[in-house]
Amino acid sequence: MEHKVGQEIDFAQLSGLLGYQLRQAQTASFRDLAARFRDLNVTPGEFSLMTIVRDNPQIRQIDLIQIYRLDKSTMSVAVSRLVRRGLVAQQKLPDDRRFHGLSLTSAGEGLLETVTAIVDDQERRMAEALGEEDWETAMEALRRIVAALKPD
Amino acid sequence: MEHKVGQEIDFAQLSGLLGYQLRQAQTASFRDLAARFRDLNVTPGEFSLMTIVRDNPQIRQIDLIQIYRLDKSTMSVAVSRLVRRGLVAQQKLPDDRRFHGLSLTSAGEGLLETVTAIVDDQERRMAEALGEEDWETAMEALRRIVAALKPD
DNA sequence: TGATATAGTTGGATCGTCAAACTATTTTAT
DNA sequence: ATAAAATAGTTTGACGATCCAACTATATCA
Repeated sequence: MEHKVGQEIDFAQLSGLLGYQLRQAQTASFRDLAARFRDLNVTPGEFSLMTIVRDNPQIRQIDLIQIYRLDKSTMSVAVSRLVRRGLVAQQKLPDDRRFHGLSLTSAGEGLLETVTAIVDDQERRMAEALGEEDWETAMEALRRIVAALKPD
Repeated sequence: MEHKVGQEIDFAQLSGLLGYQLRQAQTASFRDLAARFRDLNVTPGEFSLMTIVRDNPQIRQIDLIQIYRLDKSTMSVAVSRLVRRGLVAQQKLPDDRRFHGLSLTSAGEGLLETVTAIVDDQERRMAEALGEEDWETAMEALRRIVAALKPD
């Protein structure tokens, strides 16, 4: 027996909300990446973390939590997972042994290369769907949203 | 002792990615809402779920999982939480007792009104930050991203 | 030197997510 | 008409992401 409800969902209230479309687009991006990353056993968040570590050797967790606005315990656990898998190394900084300088291992660098190719492919598909002008507008709009909602 | 790393993080690789800006904007929106919702004991995802239920009385979980592309177990748990808190009611449909028609209770409707006001305020702040023209462009861009990344 | 501040870890809680195994109900095929 | 297959939903188990509070280790300040 066919139920008709499935064809006539009323989205009117939600689909006009920027926040809703933002979430739909972001989860679409995440799910697409997660599916393509599956065999690599890495998450989109880990890609981003590893990229920052690669580009900022000896970066400290305290810097990362300011970037991502996460609790230090959240970052500690995320970093530990990467360390446990041999992708990131932690080293106490000699001038202040409270800090742990982070760096990618060569395994981490290798994995990041593979993952970056997948990310770049998704970026290419999104850019194609938007066209250059709207891509620029969208990038700027997203930055302005972040700035408008920043606490303090 | 001042560490300089905090002031000179190299974001170059990430900040040019649409997916990254998308995530930054979405988490900014979520965090802003989560903070303002805190005392109401409700999450942004629950707002969205309750809105769809309000606008589609007797909607079934199977319809919701097609909308959100979630596993049925995820939806079952999310709905159960709302039911347990007395915000949503489940009723077996007489014509096919496998289906549970969902509806908002009056407590659910009351809460949703309060929450909607908070959401609308965030929408207003974002719209102000973008201006009408860029708001339109951004909305359309987000819809095209979803379409471009849809699986199948 | 003792108090305070800072970086990071650990443990406990909740949410979001999936997959697999299950129950209840309905439809289909023999 | 009944057995098999399909469908809606629940339960359980796993993991990632997130927070908060309590803790350890290290450094600074008074």
